[in-house]
Amino acid sequence: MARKAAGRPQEETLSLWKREQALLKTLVVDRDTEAWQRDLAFSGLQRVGGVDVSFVKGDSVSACASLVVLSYPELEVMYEDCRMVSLTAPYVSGFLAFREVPFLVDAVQQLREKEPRLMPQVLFVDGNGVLHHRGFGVACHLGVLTDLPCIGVAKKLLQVDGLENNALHKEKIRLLKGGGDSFPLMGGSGTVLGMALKSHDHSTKPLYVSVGHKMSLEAAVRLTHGCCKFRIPEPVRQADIRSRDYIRRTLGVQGAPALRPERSKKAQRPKACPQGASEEPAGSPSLRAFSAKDGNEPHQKKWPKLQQRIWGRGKEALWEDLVTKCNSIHQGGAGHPPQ
DNA sequence: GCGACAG
DNA sequence: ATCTTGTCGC
Repeated sequence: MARKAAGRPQEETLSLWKREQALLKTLVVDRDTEAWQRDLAFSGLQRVGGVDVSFVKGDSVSACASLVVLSYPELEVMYEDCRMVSLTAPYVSGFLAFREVPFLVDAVQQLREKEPRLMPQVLFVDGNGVLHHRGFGVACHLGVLTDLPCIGVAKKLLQVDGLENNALHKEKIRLLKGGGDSFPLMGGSGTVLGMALKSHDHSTKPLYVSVGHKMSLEAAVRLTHGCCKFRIPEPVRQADIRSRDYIRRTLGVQGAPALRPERSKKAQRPKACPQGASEEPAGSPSLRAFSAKDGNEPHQKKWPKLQQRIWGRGKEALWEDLVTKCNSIHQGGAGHPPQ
């Protein structure tokens, strides 16, 4: 049953979402925090992850959320998790995370509980990081909520803060010589928001890389290039391929029985496949926030407690924290829990 | 009414 | 995001 698309959220909802972004943005770390990130060969890096959400064609609610983990530098799939979910929030440019991130956080949490040894050391996210309307794209959002280093990789330039896909921009793209070449994307404020990267020698369209969390832009661009067999970084590409395959195998057998569900050839076989409950309530709350009363410096040791605050409490308690924190950031009024 | 619009 | 076959090029 193809369900109807959710309409555009109320202005009040968007305003609350903006506040949540402003709150969580204070927790973003935009520098290298891990030793391997500073190493020229990324020695010490063994697992890179990718996430994606694919959709059922005539349906704007049913989707497949996937998390894959690949070995580095071999880029072979060691873990795959695909599960059907029911999206609640509609897609609104600038608020992609509110539509997809709850399910991605769930996937990371599942891995953390069931196969902690396979936890990726960095996550590639389909979408932007700080290259965003309010400097807090989906890659930052997922990074802060999971505490994992994240890299935002977008396929199209998000035209914000003066950035334009105009003739000059196109000319700069044309001048990129070989794979690994890049140029900075400078926002109106003079800040470098991201880099346009030619991900391999024969790629015409660049990738738009920006910092998600716990990683410098330089390392993010270098690693992105190091993970590209094709234009799209392999972790995201595998997550995409596998989530689409999962949808095809799950909903495609309606009128085509007897044929054993086959896996696309582009998908290698993973070692561990926790075929998550193929159909679950999955209507998890779109709100995943916590109050941060200190800065984001000594994160390592405080994280277990923060994590508990994310997962160990009810939605209402989280909302209280959020509203309290937001009111202290801006001078705004009281908020109401989302519908 | 016109242009923009990550996924 | 998704709808879609072949086709041109290396």
